Amino acid sequence: MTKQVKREDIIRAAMDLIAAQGFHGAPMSMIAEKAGVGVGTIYRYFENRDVLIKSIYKEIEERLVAYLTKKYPSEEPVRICFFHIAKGLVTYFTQHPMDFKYFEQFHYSPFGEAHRRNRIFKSAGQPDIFMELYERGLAQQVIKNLPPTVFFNLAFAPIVWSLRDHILEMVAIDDSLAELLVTSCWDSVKI
Amino acid sequence: MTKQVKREDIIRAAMDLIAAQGFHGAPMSMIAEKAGVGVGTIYRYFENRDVLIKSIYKEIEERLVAYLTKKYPSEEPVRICFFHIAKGLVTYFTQHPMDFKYFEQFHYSPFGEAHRRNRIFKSAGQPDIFMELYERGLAQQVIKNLPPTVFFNLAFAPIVWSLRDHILEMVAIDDSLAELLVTSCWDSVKI
Amino acid sequence: MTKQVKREDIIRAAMDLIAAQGFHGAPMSMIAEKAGVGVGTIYRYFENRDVLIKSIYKEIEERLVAYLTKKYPSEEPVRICFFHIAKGLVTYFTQHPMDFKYFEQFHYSPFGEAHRRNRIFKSAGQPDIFMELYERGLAQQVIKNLPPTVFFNLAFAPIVWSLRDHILEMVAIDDSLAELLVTSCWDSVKI
Amino acid sequence: MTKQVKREDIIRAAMDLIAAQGFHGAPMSMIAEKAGVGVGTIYRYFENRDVLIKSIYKEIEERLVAYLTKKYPSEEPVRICFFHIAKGLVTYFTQHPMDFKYFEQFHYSPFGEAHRRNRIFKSAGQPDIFMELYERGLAQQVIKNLPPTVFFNLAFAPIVWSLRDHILEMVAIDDSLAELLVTSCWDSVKI
DNA sequence: GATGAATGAGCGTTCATTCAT
DNA sequence: GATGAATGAACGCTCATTCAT
Repeated sequence: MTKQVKREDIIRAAMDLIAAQGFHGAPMSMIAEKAGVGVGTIYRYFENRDVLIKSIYKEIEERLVAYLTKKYPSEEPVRICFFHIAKGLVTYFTQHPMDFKYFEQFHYSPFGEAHRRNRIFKSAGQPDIFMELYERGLAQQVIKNLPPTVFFNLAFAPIVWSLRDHILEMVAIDDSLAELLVTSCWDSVKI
Repeated sequence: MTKQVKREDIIRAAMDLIAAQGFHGAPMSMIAEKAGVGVGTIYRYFENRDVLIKSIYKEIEERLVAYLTKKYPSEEPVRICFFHIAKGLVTYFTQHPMDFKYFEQFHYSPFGEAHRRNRIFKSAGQPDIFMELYERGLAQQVIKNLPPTVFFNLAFAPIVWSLRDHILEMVAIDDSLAELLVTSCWDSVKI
Repeated sequence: MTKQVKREDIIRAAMDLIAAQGFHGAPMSMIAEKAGVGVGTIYRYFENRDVLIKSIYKEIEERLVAYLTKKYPSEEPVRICFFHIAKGLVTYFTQHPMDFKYFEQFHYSPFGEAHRRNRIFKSAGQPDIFMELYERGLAQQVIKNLPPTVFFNLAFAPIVWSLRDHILEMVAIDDSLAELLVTSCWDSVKI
Repeated sequence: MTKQVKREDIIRAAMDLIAAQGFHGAPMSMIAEKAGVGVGTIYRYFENRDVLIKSIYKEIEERLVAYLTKKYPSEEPVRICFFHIAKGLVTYFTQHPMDFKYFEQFHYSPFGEAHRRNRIFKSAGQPDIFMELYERGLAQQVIKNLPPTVFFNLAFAPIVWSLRDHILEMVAIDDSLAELLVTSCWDSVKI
């Protein structure tokens, strides 16, 4: 009980610090201080710094995938499914900007190197809704004949970049702009 | 003269090292060794490590902008101009993968934070072909009515991500795939 | 009762760990785990780590002295007594290699410093058979006129070193070699 | 020049500290302070702590072997050679007590583990006067038929232990006692 | 101007010890 | 009495930066 609370404190502190200042700006001592625990305490919950960092990533990933998977309209047409995911991304990360920033830091760091070969946002254990989407779209000839990688990039890169801009307050993504953004992404991959 | 040569040596060495191994894998001493100069010498050309890193970024950016600007068909329709830039990006970074990797390292690091507010790929002094493209497209009603930020993201984010995948050898972007990719980006922003 | 058992568990665990891996390889937490008790529990039986370590030493020492003293032929000639002790050492440590290894660890550590001034193997309370042997030998003029320290070193150092080699399997000390070794030690001190 | 001086300072500081207080009592920071250099400086001369510690050992060993080998009467009878070595050990370590203490610390530590399989005091590159002595003695039938290990222990263990006692001022080894000690060692191995 | 030896703040990590439960 | 989660001082080591040569 208390145990979980402390673990959460550490994760929260580390996440915020890393999201805000990058990995360099978040030494163990600072994480401990922000979490209100001793340095040694962190090592009771996480084997070492790398494990802590990867654990945070995994937690965020799980939350995100859970969010996107919930109410996923798998019976609906590809287009509907794509919109569900794309808008889900926008909604989720708009509401959890720290998660987004952490993701970014993680992904473009030595830590993310290992994950690079996996599709971004893909959860290990669960069915891969991204891949399913791609394959169904291809089979039904509703999306262009592109390698999966490129398909995903067209479909999601603009959204990710725009989310970053939104979070950095360089642009405000409201509902109508989100709609426009997601539609445009769809325009780029649909036949 | 010799001075410029030495400066170039340092930049080249630092860039290669950082592109290949990240900022962590490129301590000043290693850069000095690879550049064939003394550690102290680096400090004659660059005030400190941060300045060196930012200078490298600037140099790459200038080379890229020079490449894209050269033979820029400013008199041609927006679509043609867009294709020039988009394909130019693909060509340039395909030929200079180290530049790309450095860009990525830089962009997603504390160093990149300051640059985030500027448009990516935008050179300070020169006329901004990106912005000009956007404004002309808007005025002529050939592109959707989007904030410039989102326009750029739709237009170039998939290309940048795909370049990364290409450089990491997760997908091979040949001429025909490049054509398809760029066309798709255009599809997402055109009216 | 349970108390004594628990104390023994701790001593046993600590001894084995230290004998096998040295002081560095035996943190309190590991000792606790191996002993099947909580870390805090150790501190109920031993004031701190140093006390624990010294207690273990004392226990081993007592067991050894008890072994050597049992059936000690105090009425027999010096030579017989010496052989009893010397062979007893070989037998005891051959049968209890962990005790030997612990002794060695202890002796050549900061902990051993304090004990250095006492004769090795000398038990505090009991009559000192080593000293008695020395004094009788001297009085009867069967051993050379040497300071006690040097007498003991000549008499036992080769045995201790050879036991180490035996335990490290660099030499196999069987009965006949033990006989030869002990005889040689005697040769060095006898007149 | 200065370089060698600094290296010597570090070695001296580390040796004294380790000899006096053991490895635990000689953290890098303390060595640096005592040597009058920065911590980082140590790492210019020694790759890491282990290397430093082993280097010191090697230096002492070389000095000792050089001392023992110089004027070594290899043409003389085994007995003379033995006395040369044995008395050399006494003289050398009496004059260099820190070397002795360091040797002892080193030998009974995890660092010494690797050296354990080699004969103590045996230098890698040079001809092994110890082994030569043993083999010649055996061939000429002037020493008992013992395994080399046991021979060395009989011949030198009492000397080493007595040197320790001398250095700890538990006994004073003057020339005549040294003579007696060495003779006694010889008595234990000679036929 | 050029050098690289020297520096020490700062890092990740360990572990003896405490104390609330 | 027994526990083990929590602590933080202390460790070995790195590397950006300086400055005497």
